[in-house]
Amino acid sequence: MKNDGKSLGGVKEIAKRANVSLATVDRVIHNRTGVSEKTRARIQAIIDELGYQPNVLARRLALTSRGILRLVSLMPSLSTETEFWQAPLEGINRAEEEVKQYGIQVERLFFDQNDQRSFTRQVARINRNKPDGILFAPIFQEASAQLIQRCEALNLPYVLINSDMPGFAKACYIGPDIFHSGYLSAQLVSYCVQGHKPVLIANIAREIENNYAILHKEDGFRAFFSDHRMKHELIRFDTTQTDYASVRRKLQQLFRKRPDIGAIFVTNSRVSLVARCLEEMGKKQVLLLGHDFTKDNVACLEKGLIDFLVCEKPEEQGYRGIMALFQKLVFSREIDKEYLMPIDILTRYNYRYYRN
Amino acid sequence: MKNDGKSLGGVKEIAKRANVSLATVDRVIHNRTGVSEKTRARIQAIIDELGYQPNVLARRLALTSRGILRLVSLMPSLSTETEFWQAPLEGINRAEEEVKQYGIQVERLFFDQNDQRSFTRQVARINRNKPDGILFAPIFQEASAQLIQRCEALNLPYVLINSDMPGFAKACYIGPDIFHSGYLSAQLVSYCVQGHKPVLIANIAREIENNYAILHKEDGFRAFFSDHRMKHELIRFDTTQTDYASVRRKLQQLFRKRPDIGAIFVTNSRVSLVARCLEEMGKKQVLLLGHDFTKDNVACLEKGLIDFLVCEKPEEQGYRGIMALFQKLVFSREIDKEYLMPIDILTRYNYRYYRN
DNA sequence: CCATTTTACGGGTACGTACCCGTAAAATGG
DNA sequence: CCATTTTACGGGTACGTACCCGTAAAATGG
Repeated sequence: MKNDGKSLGGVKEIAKRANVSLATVDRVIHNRTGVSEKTRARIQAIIDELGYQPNVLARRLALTSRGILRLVSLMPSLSTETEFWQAPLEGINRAEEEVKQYGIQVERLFFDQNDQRSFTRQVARINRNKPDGILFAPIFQEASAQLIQRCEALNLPYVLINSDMPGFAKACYIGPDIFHSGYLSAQLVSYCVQGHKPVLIANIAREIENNYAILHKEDGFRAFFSDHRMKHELIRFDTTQTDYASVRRKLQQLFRKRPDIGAIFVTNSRVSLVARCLEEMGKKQVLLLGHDFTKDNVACLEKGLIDFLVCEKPEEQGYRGIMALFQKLVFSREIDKEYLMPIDILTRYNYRYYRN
Repeated sequence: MKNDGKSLGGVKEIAKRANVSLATVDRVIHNRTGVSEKTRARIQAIIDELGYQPNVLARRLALTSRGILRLVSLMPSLSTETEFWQAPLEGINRAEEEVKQYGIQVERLFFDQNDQRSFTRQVARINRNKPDGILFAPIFQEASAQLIQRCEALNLPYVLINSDMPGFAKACYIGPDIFHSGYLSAQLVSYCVQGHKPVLIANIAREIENNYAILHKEDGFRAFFSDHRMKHELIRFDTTQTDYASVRRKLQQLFRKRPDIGAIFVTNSRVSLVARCLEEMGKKQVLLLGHDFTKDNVACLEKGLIDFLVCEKPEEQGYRGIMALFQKLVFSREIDKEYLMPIDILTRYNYRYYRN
């Protein structure tokens, strides 16, 4: 069962072999001054020979006395309309639970997705608070660019989640390859839609024209159809009125003109709105797919009103974002420039095993 | 940046408030004897009040002096034919990498998937070695049942991965819901196959009749078709000769009789064999789906010869299995009776983001 | 009522690392 | 050549927990 006290050869072992104190070994390990070149070489040789790896546990424990590190997260506030953001928040909660033992705190800040000024206000607050690391969702491009530049200037680690910033190669991004997410949705449509019926691309959001995530996803979707020389007509359906009544009215109008639509791709999480419309309109045979594992969407998937949901683990995005900052700050482990999430396909029969 | 030494209130704080020594607090925390009821209650009240959570770091660190814990993994040996098992092994490697700091070792044992005696030989070896925990793949039912019973008798923690054991509710299982994995594949076929063409269920394995995973998956697949009153004819195709030449010969025979087959579902990872056959036979329009993220399969997916791969994160199964044993042994955290893996759908356009 | 056992605690050390604070010995300055 | 600075190290303590080994005080036995 137990191994008799075979000392695993930590700093102590090195010190004994080199005939020096722990402190001297410590100086060598941390490249601190105060060791003669001769001694340093001797100790380094022993370190290499033993293949010494510092004990993570002990290191963290010793560091807890150093003080508390403060992280900040900045993402859209939750509402019934934007339930999606619940998931990243839960990921952040889970991560904080794991790292709070090590003296890490996370302050959660929120902004209104439809109000750029609320975002900049929170950024100003961050500038005052001076945290040790930042995780944020770059919904507003210009303001996000400024925040990134500020982080760079202050040498403050930061992570983007959910959507990246085109033209910011330096930024660390955790989230999907948005273009190929759209591309994949198109593939599913091409497999499942009968004949050459027209396909609807539905953008349902308060802000569309400046919405990089939506536009880029649509690009990917269209790219599949042109790359594969598909003959389906692609119809764009935009609405900036995101209440159910408006969506339904507009959709009914469209279906009167184009009753032959074979599939609808909703470019964000508002797909359950469309599902309800189709149900009321008795158009259940239309293939419907969209994004995100929200409660409403899953209910529609379960009922068979939605055929496919494409998801990119938003909970894990939040979790990984915080963990990356933690690793960076505590262990100086560089953050990956890009961590692309899997693009998961959910149907009525596998969603129950999914972990968002 | 730093928080001035606000002591987080560990055992020391409790001891101070209760006016006892650390040792007494320790006795209360570990439900050890040697504390009067009065003192115990007083200390417990303080523990509750402070919401004391033991510091994981310090706990593990203190426990390293206890000695080394030995885990054993038992799974099929790797071969070009069973590349699948590479993934769980990598998961085990990754887990060991994480826990070896805490004095955990994993001994990896292998058996021949086609030879039950090789399995029992390894079990005998385990019985001699007396490890502290076991992770294994219950390929052979009777022998696995015996191993489970032995573990129960010795009160030895164990975890099954990849496929569960029908009738062993007590066993801790990490892997897919095999029945619904088959069910989901059927759903994909129903979406994608044109008209009412017949569908082939291909079992390609040395041993089929006693292969619970294959049979149960087939059950799930068939269940979808009968639950949804699908009109497709389901044709079963079994071959216990798993070399390419045999598979091809048999498949050609079948296609001569039934040239109208619209889809093929391969119930295990041998789907790339079928892909090659279809390619040579010029039957690229047949929908092909199967299991597992092996190199050959992914290459065929990339080329468009395979339409869908259904995967259940075997790497993560190995990883989680070891971590569960670790948590159980070091922190007495009970192992979940059942941890069902997600059932992931991979196509040509999302596989590159997948983490097996 | 005294000897022995049991109860109920305290002291101390260890796990492996980080870092503060000393201080001889060597180097430097005038 | 002596005073001061720098170099090169050692001693010690802390992080929070686990557990071994003591020992007064209380309980028990005859």
